[in-house]
Amino acid sequence: MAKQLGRRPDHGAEDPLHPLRHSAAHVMAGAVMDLFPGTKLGIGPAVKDGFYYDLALPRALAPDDLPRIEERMREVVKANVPFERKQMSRDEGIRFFTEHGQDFKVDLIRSFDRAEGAEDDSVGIYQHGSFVDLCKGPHVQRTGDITAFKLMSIAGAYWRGDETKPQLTRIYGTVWSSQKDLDAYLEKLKEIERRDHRALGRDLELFRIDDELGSGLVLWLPNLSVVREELETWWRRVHHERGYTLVYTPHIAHEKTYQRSGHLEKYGENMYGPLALDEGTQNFWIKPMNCPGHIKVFQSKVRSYRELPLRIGELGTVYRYERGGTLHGMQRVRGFTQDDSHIFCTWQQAQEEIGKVFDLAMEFMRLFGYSDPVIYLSTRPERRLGTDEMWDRAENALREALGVREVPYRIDEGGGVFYAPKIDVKVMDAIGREWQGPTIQIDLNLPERFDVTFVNDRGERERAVMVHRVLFGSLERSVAGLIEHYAGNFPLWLAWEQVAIVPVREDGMEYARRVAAELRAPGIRVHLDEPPLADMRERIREAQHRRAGYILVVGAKEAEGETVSVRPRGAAKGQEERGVKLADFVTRVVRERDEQALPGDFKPGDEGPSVAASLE
RNA sequence: GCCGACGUAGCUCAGUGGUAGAGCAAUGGUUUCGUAAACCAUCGGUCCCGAGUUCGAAUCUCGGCGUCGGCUCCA
Repeated sequence: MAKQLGRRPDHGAEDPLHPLRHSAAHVMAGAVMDLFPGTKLGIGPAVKDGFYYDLALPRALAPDDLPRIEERMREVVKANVPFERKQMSRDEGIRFFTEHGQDFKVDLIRSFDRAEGAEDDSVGIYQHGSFVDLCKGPHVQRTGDITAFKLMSIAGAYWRGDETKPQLTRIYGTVWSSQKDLDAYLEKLKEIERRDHRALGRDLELFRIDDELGSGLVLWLPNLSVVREELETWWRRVHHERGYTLVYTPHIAHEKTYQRSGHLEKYGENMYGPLALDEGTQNFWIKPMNCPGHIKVFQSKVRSYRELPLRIGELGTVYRYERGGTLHGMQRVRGFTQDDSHIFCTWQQAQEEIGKVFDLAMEFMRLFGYSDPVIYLSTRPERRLGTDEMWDRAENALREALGVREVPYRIDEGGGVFYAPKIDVKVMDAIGREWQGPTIQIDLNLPERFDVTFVNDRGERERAVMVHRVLFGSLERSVAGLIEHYAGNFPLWLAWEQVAIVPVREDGMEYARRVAAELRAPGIRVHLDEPPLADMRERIREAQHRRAGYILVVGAKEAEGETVSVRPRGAAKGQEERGVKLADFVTRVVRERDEQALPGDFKPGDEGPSVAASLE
């Protein structure tokens, strides 16, 4: 799997459409300035699939303004004026943009000599028509080269991405080298909308977030609860097979715990609490992470090196306060369950343990039909805890675990968290979007803070290494991902309704009940309407809407021959299989379930333009 | 948290100062029918919440809450 890494297109500066996209940003900014005199320019880069420009406008933009801006852009494109490059000295540039009231550009030029080291004390200027912008380029030759574009949305963005700086209006647009590519891209966006887990969550009765209950808190409705139960059952089995010890830990803990762990200090803003008990003398907090609990389990007695590695796992539910604007369906919530594990081991064992986790992670991704994994090794950030020697050891353990497997990986220099270097696995879903998959970290902080030790073979106390890993991450987020990945059409082993039985008429009920019983015996989830029955076609339609894995139509003919008429989910009109022996069908669904097969209507790796939707 | 838009029945939405609407869903009935929407009827709304303006507010103003698109943050 990992060997396919090279197929992934690389974006950013290598994007051949970069000049086109950046040029479109200029044309848009020019159009806005024509329509809204006094507009101040921020920055307007090319991004994946298009471009944006951050602007300070004299008034707030409404969505109705976008067509007007587009129209003005088309005029500029039609005029087909050239993009011309000029050089100005730094001082000239500052004077020029100051005169034109472009404070942000002045701010940019001033920052150049600090950040990038002024190349030759000059700055690049690009002009088309009367529009002049500070810019390194490159651009397309003429505005007429920009043919297939569309403005997409309006959003707020801070100047230089800094919350304390003024907020500008960001206009997003998309541009392609042909109308055909643009149409394909727009079609892809529609596909994403169709798969949106929030819409499918309503339609298929998967989950609900109730305002009165609290935003960011998920109610798993019965259908999705079936998916979760199956996932959890399988997860537990897999972990038992691999030598994990599964535990349960409390949902709240005394303040002492989070003072010691450092959570209150470093993470307190995201924690719910305090809950004042015993007349306010004792404070408790709701757990935001499972690590302290697992450490306490480890420390429940003196540990010998013979017990190591000790792999402690839990489907642990945690609560974190997230700012209102960041919540998003099931993907970003305030209460969620992590498939968390902490592996306590020696430094000698660390590399092998990490390798085992990595192999398990790959198996996970394969099972669910994710493709093209890319592995990142994130090393020590500037602000960090622990000694360089510890970071060396931890990074080496991760690196060697990957090295032994000859897995290609990329290094994200300085991308680790303050207490740990990590391995991240990113994967592609069925429509080519990148998702954050499993992560593995070596925690360099908590073992010190909690003084986590074991007795080594010389009878001495030795500091334990703590490997922290999640595969799903949060069940909420990853199941939301699965909903979109499968477009609601789950593999049979996870499907809430594996088989729907549709009797032709009420007099077919007796045989229908027998079919249901035969399927339920080996544990297949069967839906069978009870009389009085609606029109048969309507019941078929409803079963399809519920995403039943198979629809069995049974009537007199089937009863006579002990057969069923089978409509697999996703089958085209008139594509049912008639006269299938009941016993054969039972064998078939049981096998498909037990093999955890990907669904027949699952089509991974749809080609097409890439889409800016990196979901983490 | 910030910028902008939005909030009307379970869902999708119409209704811009004068007594709250449609389709789907739900419920009751009729229909017994061979592979993607039968027919009739009924039920259903503190128009997000609070305050204000007005003779009168779903509609205008202010505040709050929530949702959506982003920013920031992140599992």
